Amino acid sequence: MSLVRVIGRTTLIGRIVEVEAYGGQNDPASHAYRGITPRNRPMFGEPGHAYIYFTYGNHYCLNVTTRRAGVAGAVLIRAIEPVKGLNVMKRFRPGVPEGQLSNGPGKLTKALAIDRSLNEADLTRSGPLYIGRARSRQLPFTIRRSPRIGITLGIERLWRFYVESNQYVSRAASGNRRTYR
DNA sequence: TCGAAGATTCTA
DNA sequence: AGAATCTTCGAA
Repeated sequence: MSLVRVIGRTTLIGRIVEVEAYGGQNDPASHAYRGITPRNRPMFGEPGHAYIYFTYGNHYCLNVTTRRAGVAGAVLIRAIEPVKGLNVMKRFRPGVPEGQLSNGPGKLTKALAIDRSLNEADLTRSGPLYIGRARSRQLPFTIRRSPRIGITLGIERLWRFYVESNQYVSRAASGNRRTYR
């Protein structure tokens, strides 16, 4: 799947190569673990919408809500492989080598100029930010899974999924594999 | 109201 | 390995 960012006449596209799943009160690593708060409210909303939060005083992270309204669930987009608009992404990430443009959740939001203004945006339809099927046919690839990164609880769950050997995955790890086409 | 922790990134 | 940086939320 592709993440598409439209800014005026400019369209930026990235192939999603790494994600993590987050649940609700059954998932101690989730923002929604202790119930609804002002920040995590989008996680309890309609599926297919953006949940964007600000963290560590510097970075925005983008999630897609996944469960029906009233049930918390989201997928964190952790990395994308730039497909279109590379030059613009570089402008948003001055001085950064190409391979590190979008290989992390905070990096990709900066490369695509994503911030709180897009919180709760509908990602299922054309707009400033949405997710679509890849335009061109993909070669077969292998998805691996591993524990989620940067959390202290819930590490026993293999809820991180990433494209094997892709340069833009934030970091490698071992896990089971399954091939998709 | 206060303070500790945080789904990170960058530098040394 | 440690700093930067500031919002968020639970506890008091």
